Formats: sequence, C-alpha cells, structure tokens
Amino acid sequence: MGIADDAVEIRAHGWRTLAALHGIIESALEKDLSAEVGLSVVEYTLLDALNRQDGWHMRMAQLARATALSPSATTRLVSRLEDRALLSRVLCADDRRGIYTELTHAGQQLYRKAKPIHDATLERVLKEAEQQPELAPLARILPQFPSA
Amino acid sequence: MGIADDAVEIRAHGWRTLAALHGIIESALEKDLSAEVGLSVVEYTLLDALNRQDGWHMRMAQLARATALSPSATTRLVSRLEDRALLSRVLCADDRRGIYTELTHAGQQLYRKAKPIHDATLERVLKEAEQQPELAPLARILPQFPSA
DNA sequence: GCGCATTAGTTGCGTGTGCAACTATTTAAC
DNA sequence: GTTAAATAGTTGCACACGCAACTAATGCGC
Repeated sequence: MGIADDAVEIRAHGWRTLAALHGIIESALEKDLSAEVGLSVVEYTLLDALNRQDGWHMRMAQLARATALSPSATTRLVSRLEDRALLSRVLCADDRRGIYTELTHAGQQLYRKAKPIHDATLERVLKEAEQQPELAPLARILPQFPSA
Repeated sequence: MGIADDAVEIRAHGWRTLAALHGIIESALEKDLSAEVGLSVVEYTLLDALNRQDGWHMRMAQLARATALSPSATTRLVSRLEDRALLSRVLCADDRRGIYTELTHAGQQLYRKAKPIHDATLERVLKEAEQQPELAPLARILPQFPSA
C-alpha cells in the first residue's frame, strides 16, 4: 500500500472519527436540551445564531446555512419557533421576497435558560470523549481552534 | 469575561465548526453516492463497517454503534439492504437472540464500486473546506490523526 | 418600459429517524 | 427448577427531513 493509498485511508478514518464524535455530541445535546427546556439541537442552534447577531435579524438563507438545513426544513423550523412565540418573522422593505427573523423576549429568555445546559453538556461529553482512544485525538483538539 | 467563560465559548465555537464540516461532508457524500451507486451515507457506512471486518459478521448492536443510529433505525437499515440482497441476516447459534449480518457477493461488489467514489468526494470536499477560513482549522487537522 | 432568467421562500410528498412498547431469549436469584 | 431481571432485536407511531414543483419579487437585456 503506497503513500497515496495511506492518505485515503487516513482521511476516511478521520471522517469516521468526526462522524462518531458528532453523533455522540448531538444525541447528548438533544437529550438534555429537550428534557430541560423542550428544544431540539437545531432549534437551539437557530436561537443561538440569532442571539449571536445581538438583536439584529437574519434572513432565511443565513439561518439555513447556520443550521446546515435545507430551505424547506428551515421554513418549517422557523414556523415551529414562531408558533411558540420564540421568534417573529419580519418582512423586509427593500427586498420584499426576503424575510427577516428576530428573537422575541420569550425567545431570548428561553435561550438564556438553555445556554448553560448546552454548554455544560458539551463540556461533559467532550471530557468523556477524551477518555475514549478512538475519539480522543479529535476531542482534545476541538477546544484549541482559533476563537475567531 | 474570564478564562472559564472563554473556554466555554471556544468549545461552543469548536462544536459549531465540527457540525458545519460534518454537514458539508455528509451532504456531498449523500449526493455523489446516491447518484452513482444508489447508496445513502449510512448505507455506505454500514457496508464499509462490515467490509472492514473482512468476511466476518457483525451484530445489530455493533452496526448501530458504527453508524451512530438507534436500534430501530438499524433494524430498518439492515432490512433495506437485505431486501436489495446486499447482505444477509444470520441467526447465531450460541445466543439465539442475536443476529449476525454479513455481506453477500453483490454487497461486496457494490462496496468496491462505491469506495472510490466515497474517497474521491471526501478528498475533494476536504480540500474545498481548507479554503474556507471557518472550516480550515478542522479540515486541515483531520487527515493527521493516528491511523490506528 | 417589457419579457425572461434568477433568487427567496413556501408547500406536497415520500422516506428515514427516535421513542416507547413489545416479543423472545438469556442470566441471575434463591 | 421456577421466577424475576436484564438484554437483543423488532414494530407502531409521530415527526423532521430533503427533493421537486410552485409562487412571488427582483434584476437584467435591449
């Protein structure tokens, strides 16, 4: 097996590690967030994205990108959260095709309640992953990225 | 904002990067694999796991772990592949609750056809990700894990 | 201005998913 | 041995997802 073949296998192995760690983190977050505040991971991700904009609004396409969801899934996700009065759709004047979304007060409150749970679970799961040889290399490196 | 708070934010940022890269890779693999060989990503992952056992069989729970799927989803995934005659269920004698699965000849053939596509797409997507500042740190590190 | 391609977002539809409840088998208790 | 607890896998069900087709608004060519 030559060097090029090795590279292929190492990439594949890295991808399996990435997928495994992703699955573990996501299901742990899903479990805790839904139990404590009734939010799924994508729902939290969307609230988090809106909140990091700090009062500013985002368009559907930006939300789709932030959540790694299709346009149709984003529409329904926003609709669900709007039905729960956590955010509101706002037509934007300059481009009447576009739709802005912004957090309501209730949405901000729920986000502030959810964030500590999210962060604690993430910390716990990463610590656990560091103990597993298969996941450790990735889990250890994750908190060392440029804070941007 | 203190050091502990920074750590929380850096972890969260790392998780967002991980999730973003995961989404990009998965959707690219999904697109190419389904177009070229009619396999979804989880289907390929399962065939790959079975193949890496090199002729040996795996139990449902092991497959569930390898694919990061629930027991019920694993049951249906295996059923789909069995219906397509890519693998076969084998009752195991010593524990009659357990079920082994093993690749059929057609399954091995399809896997060998799918693997180059999978590997090429993975290489391409990782190269693209290295160009994006948000993803680059993770994309560059991924192929540097212990080959194990 | 007028028509055509493009973009933003939404809906119909089929499908894969997790949870909870279930059956079947094994293991432990005594 | 008989009964209870635990484990392996499967099914009913509700729901979130992506794709393709759609509507509405914008921008571009001329």
